[in-house]
This record gives sequence, structure tokens and C-alpha cells, in this order.
Amino acid sequence: MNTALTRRTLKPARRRRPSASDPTRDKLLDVAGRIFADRGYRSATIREICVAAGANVAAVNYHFGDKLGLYTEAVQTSLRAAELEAMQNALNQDAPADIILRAVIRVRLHSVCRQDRPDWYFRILAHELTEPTPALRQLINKVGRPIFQRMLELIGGMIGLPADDDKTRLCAVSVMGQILVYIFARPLLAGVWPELKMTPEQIDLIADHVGDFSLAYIQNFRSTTSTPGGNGTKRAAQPRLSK
Amino acid sequence: MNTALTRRTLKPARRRRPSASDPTRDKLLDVAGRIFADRGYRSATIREICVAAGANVAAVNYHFGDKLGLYTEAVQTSLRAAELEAMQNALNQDAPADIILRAVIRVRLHSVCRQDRPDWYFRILAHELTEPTPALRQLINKVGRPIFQRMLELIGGMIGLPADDDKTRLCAVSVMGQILVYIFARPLLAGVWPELKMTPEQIDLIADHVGDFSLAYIQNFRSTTSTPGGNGTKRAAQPRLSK
DNA sequence: GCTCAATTCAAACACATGTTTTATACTTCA
DNA sequence: TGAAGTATAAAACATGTGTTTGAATTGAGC
Repeated sequence: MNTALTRRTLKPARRRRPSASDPTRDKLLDVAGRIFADRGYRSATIREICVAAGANVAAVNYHFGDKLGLYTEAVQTSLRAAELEAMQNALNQDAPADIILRAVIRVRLHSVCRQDRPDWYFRILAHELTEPTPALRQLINKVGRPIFQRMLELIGGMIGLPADDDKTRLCAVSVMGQILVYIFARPLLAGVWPELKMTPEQIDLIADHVGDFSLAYIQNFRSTTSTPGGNGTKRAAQPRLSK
Repeated sequence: MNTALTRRTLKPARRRRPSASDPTRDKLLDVAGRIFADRGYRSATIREICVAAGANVAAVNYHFGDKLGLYTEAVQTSLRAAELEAMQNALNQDAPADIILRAVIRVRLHSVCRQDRPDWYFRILAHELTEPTPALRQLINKVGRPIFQRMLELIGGMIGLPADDDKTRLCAVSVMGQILVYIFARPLLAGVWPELKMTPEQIDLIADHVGDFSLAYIQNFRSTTSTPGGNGTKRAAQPRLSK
């Protein structure tokens, strides 16, 4: 009881023998990811998670130290298991830039509708944006930054500007905004466009539109600036957005 | 004490004589709006609000019945005081559609940076989208729907399609997404684009970009469909998005 | 089978928070 | 001034929730 006590009061609270894989621990992680993604870190309760996982409330403390430990581990698990690879693949494949951009848009939008998969990180990110926890920085670095960076290089190449150019960034934000609105503002969309059903087939249509909408500007921008005789009046002497 | 008791246990909890204007009540509403907008309904605590307002915790029950009553009243006050009129003006003014659309984008984006004004409703909406309360429906109906509806008519007119056409709606969502990303995904933007400062002058530049970006598709769409000889291959036989 | 550590369990604890009570100060009107 | 209703204050109350406790149970190794 002495050793158990000292071990349990220590924060890490990891058990000594990692063994193969603890079913209680795994089940807790799985259920916690789902519930945290639904309700957010603060609103989700340990009891709710433990009941859903068929575990005792003390199990969280035993396996993860505390609620934040469980949350952090769930987020990291989700990030690891995520199909970020699919994202990378779509971005790295050897194809014309516009095709790749369309693929990126499609992949991102499709991660919206399937709520079963362990790509909770986008819904968790939505909660983190309004009520941050220590996991926010990690989510941004592991999810937001790579996607944004690849999109910058992609768009920068298409419009003939550096990746860190303000215009390139503005375009990337415009594309991301069109995607994120379907993720973050879903109740709002449901209110103003109730007929919209987000089935996989219709998400394809949405992705096509976002691609068309974005490329209309991006491809036209390239032609007006890099081709001789292009009309340059519309962006003469633009001040800088970044300090 | 009998009358006081029965009155206080009743939910409405409005005092008999509305008098001129109760300073405590007003102060509570003002402070509550700010704090609710910052932390959201659930995370904001009555004690925190009362301390900031210099009032006793019981004041909330006395003047508003309960926490939800205070929240509801704060939201409604914010909605009333909001410059929705400015929005309506920008949309109703007699000018070319593209100019109006640019004005709408600019007005919306500018409501982002000034956190002092009583246009909390957008930040409150952000919280409501991830953790809804009974006020969500009201916010959508009073804020989201009119803006979206006007934008539908505006864009529909420009692309020559009905306001309830799927394409019109998709375009409106694309425009709104570009705006909302600067409101809802601000911590994310700060992470991937830390140099971006949202000063009023730079918001003008952002608004210009969003206008350019959106109109590139919208104006080109009109030309490819309504003018004879337009290339219609890109949108042949589009299936319906709405059921 | 026994031992010991790991794990699980029911219960209790500590604290935050919405709400209510009770008493007191204040305002208005006669 | 006195009375009645209004408003505020301090404290207590009720509940939800993260956390801890100490015992019971399990399971592997000898």
C-alpha cells in the first residue's frame, strides 16, 4: 500500500509493466476521444466517460493521472491514428497543382462527415478554438501548420509568389475558410440551409465547388501577373499585411 | 416577506416597478455580455460576473431569475444594440451588386477586431456553435439568416440564378466561410500566420482580397453562363445538393 | 496453493458553482 | 416620522464533478 500510494500520487501515474495492451486503458482512450470531440474538454465529465467505457471513475486517475492526462493522451492517439498520411499523399503526389489542390479540398471536406473514425482532431480543434487547453498548441502544430504550409507552397507555385507572401497566405486562408465553415459552422449552416445533407456524394459536389471557386481566382491571378500583357492595375502597390 | 418570497421563487423574477433604469441591472448586463462572449455560457461563472460588476451574487437571481435569464437578456440586448442596421444599409444601398458585396464583406470583417463594442453576438455565436444553448436558434435567426438571405439574393442576381439555387448557396457559403475563418479560427490563424495583425487598416486589405477572390468566380460564372458562346462544359448536368 | 504486485471497485472527499435564504439598508409616499 | 415595498448583502444550501482513499479482486510467478 505504500508503494501503490506513492505511485498513485505521482502525476505520471503510469503503471510499471506496460504489458501488451490494457483493455480498460484502451477502451477509456477510445470512448474519451469520442466524448471529448462531442462535448469538449470542459463539458465532458469523467463519470460520463467511465460509464460509457464500463470502467470505474478511479480508472482515469490510475491509468492517466487526471482528466487532462486522459485528454492529452486521447488527442495524441487521435493525431497518431489520423490519416494525416492521406493528406500528405494528396499533397505530395506528382500531379498538376490544381489537381492536388482539389484533392486536398476533397480530403479535408470528407473528414467532416464520418464521425466514427478517429479523426476527431478537427472537432476537438473546434472546441479548442473557443475554449483552449494546453492541447491547442499541439493541435495547431500537428494539424493546422502542416496543412497550411503545404497549401502555401501549392498556391504560391500557382500564382507565382513566395509561400510567405501575403497574397499567398490570403489565398490559403480563403481556401481553408471555405473548408472550415462546413466543419465549425455546421449548426449555423443547418439553420440557414436546412436542405443541405452532408452525404459523401454531396460532399464531393461541395468539394468541386470550392475547387472551382478558389481556382477561378488563383489561376486568373497567375495569368494576370506572370504572363506578359497582363493587367496589373488591380494590385498596384499593395501595402504589407504582415508587420 | 411573504410577497417577496413568492415573487422571488417565481422564474420571471422581474421586479414590480421597472423605474427609470436600475444601475446594478444595467451593469450586470454589460459585464455579463463581455464575459459570456469571452468564455461562453457554461464557463462563465455568476460569481465572476458579479465581482466584475461590483454586485452581489444574489443580484443575478433577483434581477434575472437565474443564469440563463441573465444570458438570454444579455444576448438580446447585444442583438438589439447591434449595428445590424449598418449591415442592412450596406446591403440595401442602391449600388452595383459587386460593390455591395464588397461592402458587406468589409463590414463583417471589421466587426471582428473591435472587441469593445456590443457586437458580441459573433463571438457568442462561436461559443454556441460548439456548445449550444437555447439562444443558438435565436442567434441564427436574428444574425445568420438575414445576412445569409441577403447574400443569396445578391449573389443570385450576379450569377443569374435563383436565391435558393444550390450554386447560389454554395457561393454564399464560400464567401461567408472566408469571413468566418477570421472570426472563429483566430487562434489557428495566429498559430500558422503569427505576423498577421488585425488592425482596421489591414482588415481593409483582407476585405479587398476576399472581395477579389470571391468576385473572380462569381463574375466569371455569370459570363460563362449568361453570355452566348460561354463554355458550359465545367458544370454540365450538376446533380442537386438539396434533397 | 501462496505471495505479491497490478488492477478494480465503492465510497468518500474537496471544491466549484448555481441557487436560496435571511437579514439589513434604502427609497418612496403618507 | 413611520410604514411598506425595493434592493443589497452575507451566509448557507444543493448539486455536480475531479480526485483520492482503502479495501477487494485478479493474475502471474514460484
